[in-house]
Order: sequence, then structure tokens, then C-alpha cells
Amino acid sequence: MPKGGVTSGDVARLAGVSQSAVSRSFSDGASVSPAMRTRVLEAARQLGYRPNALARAMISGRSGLIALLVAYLDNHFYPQVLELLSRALQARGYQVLLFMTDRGRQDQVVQRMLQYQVEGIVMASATLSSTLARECAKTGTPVVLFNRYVPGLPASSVTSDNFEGGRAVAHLLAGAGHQRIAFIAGQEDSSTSRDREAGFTKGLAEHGITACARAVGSYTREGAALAIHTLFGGTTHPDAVFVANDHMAFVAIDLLRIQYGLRIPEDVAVVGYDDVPEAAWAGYSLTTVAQPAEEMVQATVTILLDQVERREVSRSAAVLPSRLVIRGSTRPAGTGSASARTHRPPSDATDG
Amino acid sequence: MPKGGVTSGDVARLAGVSQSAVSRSFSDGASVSPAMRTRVLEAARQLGYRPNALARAMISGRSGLIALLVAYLDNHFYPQVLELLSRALQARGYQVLLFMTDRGRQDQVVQRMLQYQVEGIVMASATLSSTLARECAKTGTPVVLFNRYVPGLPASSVTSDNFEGGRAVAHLLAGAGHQRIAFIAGQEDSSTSRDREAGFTKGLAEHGITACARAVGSYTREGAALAIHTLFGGTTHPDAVFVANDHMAFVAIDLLRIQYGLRIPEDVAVVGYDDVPEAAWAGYSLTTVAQPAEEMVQATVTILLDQVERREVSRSAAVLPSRLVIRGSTRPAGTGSASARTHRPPSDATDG
DNA sequence: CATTTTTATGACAACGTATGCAACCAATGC
DNA sequence: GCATTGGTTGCATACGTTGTCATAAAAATG
Repeated sequence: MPKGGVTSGDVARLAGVSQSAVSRSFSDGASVSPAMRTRVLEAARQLGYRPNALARAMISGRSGLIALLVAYLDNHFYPQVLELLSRALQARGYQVLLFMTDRGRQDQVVQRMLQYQVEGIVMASATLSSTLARECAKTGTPVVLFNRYVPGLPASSVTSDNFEGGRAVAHLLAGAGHQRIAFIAGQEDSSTSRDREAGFTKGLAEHGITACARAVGSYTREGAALAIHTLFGGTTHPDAVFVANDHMAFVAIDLLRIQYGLRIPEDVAVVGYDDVPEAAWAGYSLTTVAQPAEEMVQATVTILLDQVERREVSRSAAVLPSRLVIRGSTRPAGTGSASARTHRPPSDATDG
Repeated sequence: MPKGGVTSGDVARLAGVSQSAVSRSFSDGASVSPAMRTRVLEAARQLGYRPNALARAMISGRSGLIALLVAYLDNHFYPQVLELLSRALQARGYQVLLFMTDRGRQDQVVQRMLQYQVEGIVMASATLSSTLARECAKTGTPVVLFNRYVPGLPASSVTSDNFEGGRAVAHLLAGAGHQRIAFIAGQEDSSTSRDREAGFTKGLAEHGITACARAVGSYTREGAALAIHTLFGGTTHPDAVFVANDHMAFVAIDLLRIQYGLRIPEDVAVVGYDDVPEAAWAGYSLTTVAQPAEEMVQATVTILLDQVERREVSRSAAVLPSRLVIRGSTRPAGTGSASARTHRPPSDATDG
């Protein structure tokens, strides 16, 4: 038993052929006779030979590694994406090198990725700094920003239509007769939150109204709780809230129900964004805008691997349609009776 | 601008030193004078040199890669573990190579992992086949089974004390006066489900009772729904259910509330297992057994890297204490009034 | 000051594979 | 029958790094 690695040389010796022949027998399109190949494969089987992917990568310049950079997995949208993306890349013969980043320490992480000669990078995390993006481009490593968009960068991006999604929410809420509609933003510097808000504002404007209030939740549970207290702590409160993602919307619903004694959707309508699995759970039944995770992943893989295989980085932006999913946290359209609802203290929750 | 890669040779040429000197300047404990090092580092900075981790891995025999095998990420316990584990390994200088496996197709996946010369493997997925485990051991690659245990395998394992956890649930439910206590199992072949059930049965026996019914949910939402219908479809239903994990417990609560009109915990107590973040959400407030995710990850890293760095595979099993977390889905102890509760049709839900 | 010890550096081999090139063989065409 | 072709095979080299070894220089010791 060799101390660690059976090499192609060992197989060659056993099969009585050259090392080149072994290499060729394991690469797909190579010029090998069927007789040779079976002979080599048999010898390889006997020895338990496994080609060394690292050596292969070094000589061929193709590591088969794709780096995936994620900031956090609390928001269940990302695990979902992670799973889909990983499966899709595996199916196409690539492996996922996973990196978790803390906000800020991205430089080191990107350096590490490049050291491992990754062939492509998917960033599902906070925005890539422009110097970093340029550095990747310089090494010829294509980058796809997933679910985020940064204008002047040498990187592709895949998003859903956050603007239209926000607009659809505005139409839904305004159409149901809500008068006092608030917005809870995500991270202020994220394109998702900005676009959702812009579309939302535009949609409200099309109904001749504006949002009555706005708070920032930063896509965290703590931030969302704070935002809710800001919006509902006073004497007058909104009768509908559009929350920039589901993750925060769940916090909103919990707080509104428990701490403010409000019913959903009778007293307050709540709309989220993402359509994570929990949104469909009966405990929340959250109206939300679905991001087409499968399609977004598919687009990511297509765009990224096209660049990888053509060995040229380019800049493309895919925007996939989003879809409003109406559930129980909003009233059906036309149920407009929310006109004179003001100045009701949190504890009082009597009307329907 | 070189076509792709700046090599240590390029740096050496610019700095007017040997290539060895460059290598040494980048490895930590090497014998280099400060003057040499700064000179090399400056040249490297100018050229944008980044050591090639693959070449380094090949010659040193240390890839710095740890394979992580996961079957699914629906159950939020796993994303949580994934994040913790990834951060912990990154902090110690290792990178995570992620693999998603479909039940059954594990052979190919393990082959791919070994091809990439991973130094260690963490399996948070369905049980590793014994031939596969033996193959890993043969190549000298240590394996840690996370949250699962298989007796005769040459692999380490890290679990929480599922038996004690199940036993604690039994005491809680029996102590609260429940008479008709049911169990919903996970995957029958998983050690977690088996151990939880065994402890649960033992705990009930200590109170002189046995579970009134049992169904299998296989750790899936669909399975859980089916199990609930099996247990509650008849004329007599349990007054408490221990569900083998939180993921299924949420389905149970939703169905019991909506479809069976039962109140939780007044009509039925529900207990889960894992203490995923959602269990603390107000919409569910699920009593559950917490698995110490941080400690389990810490143990995994310690056990695995010890073997990696000592270059010898061994067999150790860490069992970490679990902790009962009592929330709103169970009645406080001593509230025993569940004696004569039988034969109530699902629609009727009047008592308190 | 001579000698030993320590430190720093460069030359060179090695890791395990892919690939261009030349050699070879069989088969085909005239 | 001979030249030409197309397909197989082996040889030698390259990928970018680390580690071993010998040597030169510097420092420490008597």
C-alpha cells in the first residue's frame, strides 16, 4: 500500500503502457484505442487510482473551481440559492469553493479565492468594491453579482426585477384602499432595497399617494424590530407596511400581533419580499414578491460558465421577472374601509 | 501585462533574487532576512503576485481544502451549521469545498472530493456507506460524521445527546399530565431519530406509560403532513406529540391549528427538536430540544483538524449535552387536566 | 586571529498530470 | 506495390511551487 497517492505512473507500470496513455484514457476526447483504454482502466481499478485534480488543474489551467461568496445565511433565500447553485455547478462538472465573509474583510477573502485559481466567482454578498472587481477582471476571472447590481463594475449581474416588484406591491396595497402605507428598507446601500423602494414609490405615485412613513431595518431582525417600533410607537400608525424582505416581515408580523395587539391583515397589512419557504407557512401566510430563484441560478450559471469557457470576461446583466404572491397577510382588493383609521392606541384592536 | 499568472519567477527576476527566496518570503517560518523579505514583498506588490495555492498544495501535500457534504438545506439547522463551520475553518486557514448530494449518488461525490485532495471530510448528510468510509480511511483522509453516528465505521462523529434529549421531552410531557403521547419519527435509518425515540420511550417508561401512537415523517414536510393525518385522522387523537425535528414540528402545528382546529398547547402539546431560529418566532413559539450548534461545530473542527495536522486518522465520538427549551407550544408542568380527553371530532375544539 | 557555529541564499529536484512532437502501425488509394 | 493517410502510442517537457542540499557569509567562541 503506497503511503498516500497512486499516481498515473503506477497505473502505467502495472498496465505496461506509458504514463501518457493513462492520462489520455482518463480525458474524454483523447486519442486512445478502446483496447488501451479498457486495459488502463482495469489497472486503475485494481490500484484504486484517482486522477489528482490539483495536478490536472495546474497543467491545464482549469481548476474546475467556482468561488461562492456569501455574507450570511439567516435569510433563508440564500441557503436556497446556495443549494440550487451548488447542484447546478456540480452537474456541469464544477465544484463550489465556499467563502463566508464578514462585512469589510472582503479583500483577504478575494485574495484567497484567487490563490486557489478559481475560474469564476459568484458574489451573493455585500457589494464588491470596485478595486477588487478590477483585480478579478485583471486575472481574467469572471464575476457574477447575484441579486445585486453595481453600475460601473467589470462584473456581470443577475437580479430579479425589484423595481417592478415594488411597484406591484404598491398597486396591491393602494388598490385595496390602504391610506397610510409605510416602508421598511433593507440595507440602504443595497441595490435590492433601493430598487424595491423606488418601484414602490413610483407605484404609489401612480395612485396619487406617497408612503406615510419610512424606517430602515438593514435586513436584520434587530433592525426590523427597531423599525416597527419607530413606525408603530406613536399614536397614529400605518395600516399597511411593505417590508423589504420576508426575513424582516416575519419580525414585523410577530411584533404587530404580540406587542401591538394588531390583527393581520384586518388592522395592518404586511407585505414582504423574496417568497422564502416560511412565507407559505400557515403561521404567517405572508403576501410577498417571489424572486425566481431557479431562474436566477440558471442565468447565473449560464452567464458565468459562458465566460469561463470562452476565457473572456464580459459584462452582462440579467433581470428576471418577479411575481406577486398574494396570501393572507393582505386584504383582497376592493376591501377598502381603511379611510378613517387614525389615532388608535396600540392596545385597542377592535375594528374589523 | 502577463497573460494570466504572475509567478514567483517573475517576482524573483524583478527583485534580482532567486525564486527560492521569493517562496521563502511568503512562507511563514522560513529563514529569510528582513531586508530580503521586504525587497521581495515590494516586487510582489508591484507585479500583483499571488502565490498559486494549487502548486503549493501539490508539492507540500497540503491542499488546505476540507470537503463538506450536505444533503439538503431545507431544515434550517444545516445552513446554520454550514455558516459556523465555514467560518471556523476559514479562521484556521482552511477552505470549504461544498458538495450537495442526492440520496444515493454519494459514491461519485466522494470520488470527486478525493480527487481534489481534500485533507478532511465533514458529512452532514445521510449515512456514509461503509465501503466509502473505508476508502477514505485508506487514502488517509479523516472523516467526521456530523449529527449522525454509525457504529463500526473508521470515522469520527459529533452528535448531541439525542437520547437524553428525547428522555427530557418525555419527562416534560408526562410531568404535565399528558396521557396520550405520540411520536413522529424522522428518517428511520438515521441515528438521530432512533436515539431521540429510544430516549423518549425510556423516559415515558420511567413514568409508567408508553407512546400511544407513532408515525414516520422522514424529516420532510410531506412526510410530516402524512404522519399528522395518520395520528389525528381518527376519532381519538393524541394530546401531545413529540416530533423528531423542528422542521416537521412546524408542519404539525400548522395542520393541527388550521385543518384540525386544535389549539396549541391547550388541545395538543407539540415538541420539536433542534431549536432552529424559527422555533423562537412568536408565530410558533415551539418547545424544543436545543442542539448546541456552536459547540458541535467547534468539536468537529477540533477533532478533524487534529487528525489532519497529525496526519493520522483516528476514531473518536463526541456527544454534546442538549438542552430542553420550553416555550409556548407545551403547557407548564402540573397543568394536568388531559385525563378524559378522548373521542372528540376534529372540528370540535371547545375545552380549555 | 583561527575556528566553530549560525544564518542566509541559490541551484536543483520533485509533486502528478497534460500535451506537442515524432515515431509507428495499419489501412486505404492508385 | 508504393505512397499517403489517419489513427495510436511513447518521449520529453511544462505547470508553479516547496524542500533538500551545498555553499557563502556572518556571527560567535576560544
